[in-house]
Amino acid sequence: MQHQNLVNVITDALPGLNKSERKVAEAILSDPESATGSSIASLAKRANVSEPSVNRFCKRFNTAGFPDFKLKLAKSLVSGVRFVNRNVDPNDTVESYTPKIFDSTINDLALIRDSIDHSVVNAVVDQLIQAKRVYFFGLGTSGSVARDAENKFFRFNLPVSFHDDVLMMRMLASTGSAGDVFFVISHTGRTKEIIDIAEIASNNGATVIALTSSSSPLTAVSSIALEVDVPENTDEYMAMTSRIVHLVVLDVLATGFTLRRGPDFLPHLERIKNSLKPTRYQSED
Amino acid sequence: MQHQNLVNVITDALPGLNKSERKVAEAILSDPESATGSSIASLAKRANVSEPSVNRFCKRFNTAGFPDFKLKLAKSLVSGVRFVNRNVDPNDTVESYTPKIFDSTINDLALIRDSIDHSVVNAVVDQLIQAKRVYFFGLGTSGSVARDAENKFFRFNLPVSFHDDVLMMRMLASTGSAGDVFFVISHTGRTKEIIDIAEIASNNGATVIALTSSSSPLTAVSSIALEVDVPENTDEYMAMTSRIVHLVVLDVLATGFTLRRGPDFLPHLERIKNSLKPTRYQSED
DNA sequence: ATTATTTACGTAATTTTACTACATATGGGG
DNA sequence: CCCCATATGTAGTAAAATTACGTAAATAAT
Repeated sequence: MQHQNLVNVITDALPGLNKSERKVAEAILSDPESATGSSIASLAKRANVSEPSVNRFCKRFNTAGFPDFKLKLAKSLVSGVRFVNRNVDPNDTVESYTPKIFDSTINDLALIRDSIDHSVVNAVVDQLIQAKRVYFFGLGTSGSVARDAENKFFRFNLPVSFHDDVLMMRMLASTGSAGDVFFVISHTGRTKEIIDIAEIASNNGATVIALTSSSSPLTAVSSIALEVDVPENTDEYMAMTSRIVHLVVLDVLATGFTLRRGPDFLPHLERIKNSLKPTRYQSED
Repeated sequence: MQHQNLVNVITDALPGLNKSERKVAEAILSDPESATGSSIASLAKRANVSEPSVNRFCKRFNTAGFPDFKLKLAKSLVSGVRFVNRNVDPNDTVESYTPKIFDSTINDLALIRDSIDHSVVNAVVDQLIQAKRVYFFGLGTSGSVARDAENKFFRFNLPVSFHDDVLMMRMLASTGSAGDVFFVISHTGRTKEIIDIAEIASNNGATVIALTSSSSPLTAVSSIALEVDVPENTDEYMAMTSRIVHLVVLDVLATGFTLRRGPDFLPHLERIKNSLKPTRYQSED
C-alpha cells in the first residue's frame, strides 16, 4: 500500500508509542490542519514535550524531519484525508458526515486511478471502436450505470442500448454474434443470472466486456475484464462507491473512444449538444 | 473561487510576471514535486535568482512566505493536481487521459464537498423523512441519477419511484399534494418541461426539492434547492461530472436519512442486503 | 533489592533556513 | 539625459530545525 494516509497511520500507531511521542501524536491529531502550519517549537509547546521529541516523532514515521513531516501531513489532509476510512457513526452531524461521504468517494477514485490497467482500457476501446453494436447490461445499481453508459455512447453514432431486464438480456445474448459487444457491468461479478447471460453471448462468438471486480466468476466468462476493485464497504451507513467508480471508468472509455475517432468527429458531438438547446430557457454552454 | 490549484494559478499568471519572478515560476513548474521539498536557497539557485526574489514570488501568490507556499503547492499536487483543469488533448494517450478524467472528477467532488450548504442538506433530509411519497425526476443523464436514487431510497421502506418520462411526470405532478416530495434532478435547471412540471407540483401544495445549479429557473420554482455548482466543462473530450456529484449528494442525503431514522432501522437494511444472496455465487460481504 | 543496561527525554549548541532592511541596478517617461 | 519607479540583489538578522550530548526513567539481571 503505497499511499497510506498519514493521519490514519498515526492513529493506528498510537498504541505502540511511548509517552512523549503519544503526546505529540495527540496534539497533531486533535488539529492536523493547524499542525501543518506551525513550527516545531509551537507544536512541542502544545504537546508539552521538547522540540527533539517532536523531531524524533517525525522520523519514526519515515519522514526526513519536521518540515518533511508537515508536508506529508498536509498532503494527507487534501482530498479529505481527515475522514478517509473513518466510518460514519451515529453521532455524526451533517457537518461531519457530509465530508466523510465525499472523502470516501474521492479516496476510492484515487485508488482506482492509480491501479487501473491502461492496456486493458486500450483493449476495451479497441473493441468498442470495432463494434457493430454495443449492449450495456446491468442490474440494480449497475442498471443505472448501464443507462448512463447508453446515454454517453449513443452520441458516437453507434447502435447502442442498455438493458436491466434479465429476460431481454438473455434473448439478446442468444442472438448475439461476432461484432456485437456485450458490456456487462456488475460490482460483485457474482450474480448468477448475469454470468449465465455473459456465457451465452460469449458462446455465440460475441465479445463480452466485463466491468467488475477482479477474480470474480464474471471475469472468467468474459473476453476482456476491466477489473476495478473498490474496497468493500462494511459500514451500514456508508454508500456503495463502486457505481461511481464505474461511471468514471466509462467516462474514460468514452474519452478514449472520442480520441480514437479523431477530430473530424467533434462536429457530430457538437450537433448533439446543440439539439437540446430549444428545450431550455436562455443560453448556456 | 476559493480552492484554485496553485500550479494552474502560476501558469495563468506567467505572462504578467517580471523577469526573475518568471524564472522562479518556470523553475517550479518544471518540477513542482521537487520544489515542495527544496529550500529557498536551492530553489533560488536553480532559478538563477536571489533568495528574496523567491520570497517575493511566494508572497505575490497570497502565501505567507516560502514555507507556506511549499505547503500549498504540495497540497495542489495531491489528487492529481498535475492535470486538474488541464483539458484532454488529441495527443493524449491512455496513460495521460485516464488520470485526467479521474482527477477532474475528484477535483469537482472536493469543490462541492467544501461548498455545499449543510443547512440545506439538513432541510432536505427533514423533508424526506416526513414525506408520504417521494418521486425522483430526471431526464437524460439525470434520469440515470434519478434511477439510482430510487434504488437507494426504496430501501428506507418509503414509497418511492423514479421517472424519466415527461408525460408521466406531468401527470404525477398534477395529482401531487401536501406530503408528496418531488425530487427534481437537473444539471442545468433550465429544461422547460422540467420547470413546468416542478411548478405544477408546487402549485398543488407538494414539496419540490431541486438538485441543480444555483440561480437556475428551476431553483425559483422549488421549495428547497440543493444548489451544486459543478464547473462547466467546455472541453469536447471531457465528461460531464455533474451527474457524479449529484450521485454523491444523494448518498449524503441517504446517509442523513439513515442516521435520522436511528439504529433500530439498521436490521431492515440488513434484511434487504441479504435478500440478494441467493442470486449470487459464493458468499460475500 | 540493587545495580547494570537500555531506552526515553530534555538542554544547549550548531547549522540550516527564511526574512528584512537596505542598496544598487534597470528601464520607461519627461 | 536625468528622474522616478520598479525590479533585483547583498548582507545582516531572526527564526527554525537538527545534532550531540547528558541526565533521567524504566527494565532486566543478579
